[in-house]
Amino acid sequence: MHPFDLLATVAGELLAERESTCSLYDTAERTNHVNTIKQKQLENGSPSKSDVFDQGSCDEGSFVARFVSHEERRAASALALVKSHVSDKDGFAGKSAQSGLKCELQKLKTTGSLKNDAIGIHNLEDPMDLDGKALALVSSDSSVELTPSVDYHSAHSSSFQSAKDGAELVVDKDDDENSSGRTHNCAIYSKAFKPHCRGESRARKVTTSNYWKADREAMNDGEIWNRDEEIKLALHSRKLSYTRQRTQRSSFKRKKSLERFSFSASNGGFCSQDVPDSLVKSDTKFDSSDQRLSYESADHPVKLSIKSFRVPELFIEIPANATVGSLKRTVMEAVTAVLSGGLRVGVLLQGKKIRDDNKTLVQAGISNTDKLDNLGFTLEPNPNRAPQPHNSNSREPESPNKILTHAAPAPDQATPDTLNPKPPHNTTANCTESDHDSVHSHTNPSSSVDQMYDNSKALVPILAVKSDALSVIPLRNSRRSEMVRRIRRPFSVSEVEALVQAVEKLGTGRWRDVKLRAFDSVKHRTYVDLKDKWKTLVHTARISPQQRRGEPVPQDLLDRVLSAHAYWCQQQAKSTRLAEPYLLPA
DNA sequence: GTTAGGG
DNA sequence: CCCTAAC
Repeated sequence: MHPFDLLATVAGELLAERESTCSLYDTAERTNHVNTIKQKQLENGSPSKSDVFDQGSCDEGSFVARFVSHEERRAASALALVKSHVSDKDGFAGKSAQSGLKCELQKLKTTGSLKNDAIGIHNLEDPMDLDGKALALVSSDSSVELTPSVDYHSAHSSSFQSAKDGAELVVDKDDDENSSGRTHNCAIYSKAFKPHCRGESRARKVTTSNYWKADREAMNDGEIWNRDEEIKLALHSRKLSYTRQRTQRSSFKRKKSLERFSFSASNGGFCSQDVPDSLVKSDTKFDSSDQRLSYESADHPVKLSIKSFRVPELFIEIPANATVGSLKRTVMEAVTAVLSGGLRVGVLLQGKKIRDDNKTLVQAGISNTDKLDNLGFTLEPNPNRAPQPHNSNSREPESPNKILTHAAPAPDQATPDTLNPKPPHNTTANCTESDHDSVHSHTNPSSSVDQMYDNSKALVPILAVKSDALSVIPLRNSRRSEMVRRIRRPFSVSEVEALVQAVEKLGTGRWRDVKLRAFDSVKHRTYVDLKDKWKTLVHTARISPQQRRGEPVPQDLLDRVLSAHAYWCQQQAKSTRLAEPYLLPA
């Protein structure tokens, strides 16, 4: 049996069963959400998106269907559900379901409401292998792509087994208030959807590394906070989760890992027969801007509690013979220097900045704490008033937004409320990445490299989300949220100088010693960093000046790099030869 | 924990 | 800078 036949067949039955209970779009409120999104996109001039899910361009191993009419949409929702249950081989996809429901598909076809040519189901692998394949539902007219990606490790056994029980397929209408609880039983899919790629990796468990790489790549593009946002659709289906991937990136390579977003539905099923035509037929695309919709908890109060702000690393310069009291004052001044310029609050959801102040929490996806990977707030110096931190050596100050920080608990000492206001002095205060023990004095005047850091300016607090008063629900403890990429700190010339000097002395194979010697008090330069920097220095020295980027490194320094590198490589070769004379080939 | 090298 | 194998 062709998979589509199977799916559509079962879909029909599901439709009949669920038609009366489906509630996704049956309220004006939810419709308004959709309209809001579309309006936003219209205002933002979001370009029309081509349908990339035409035949042959779908993700490998995925079923991609385009549903145009309402009937098709209905079928889509049912199909998605079916897809879930098909994986439960003993369950819903049993013979009776297959045989008894084929007529439903036929019905759709004969009524003309379901155009065969408008529906494509792709399974680029095994057409019959419904297990382990993602089902993509693509609405070509609204450009909404819903890709229930599959993490089979988590999705199958627990979530879908109960589907054998037909009653499970019936959706409660008034389930909103319990959606969070449902979510625990909801399958969370996490496969990235990758259109236009057939041969890429198969559905796989998205690992921490993958998420991390996504962030990294985004960061490398300098758009971690600006990359296109996904729309979060919290569909009312307890069984389904979708991953939506936008499709407009020119570079698939980046896209494949950059953009993944999964959301889980908790209640009800994806039914769209009630979406008004005016909405469905709209040319406005769903694709752009910082929109993330949640159709859940629209009327549910969102309780947030910020327990503490984590204060990033502050570099304090103070004489060693200063008193503790003066140290306290200096710290205070450092903080004050940052705060006095005025602060701005940024809201981060899953690492992405929500810029639209007019968006509702529901629209922003902050309405359901269960669905928050993490929510964070940043305190940023007001760009209009905040004095720029004194930083003579920083040539390209990091955007405050680039601080990517997550749920690491902040020490109590670091909370602002423990700081007593004192009259500010002319203290240089440069906030940097958090490091609890990082407030330190520079007692070593020769350590010139200590003074050149830290361009970042963001205070990143930790947010606790409360769903009930006093009961703090920890943010989802995903590996992803624990990953914090260090900010990029280009080496200054004086750092390079220090590095070259140390390597000249110690060689290229003792990076720990180099670190201890030249960067001991510079916490954010690890010996791996120094090794990497040396690597790039050698490379830089070998390329033409025209090809070099960033702050120019004096040629004499580069010359020293080359000579030192040559020397120490030679030494290394010598010692190797001495140690293993007989291993050398003739 | 360090080193070395690829990404 | 990140990641990881190898030590």
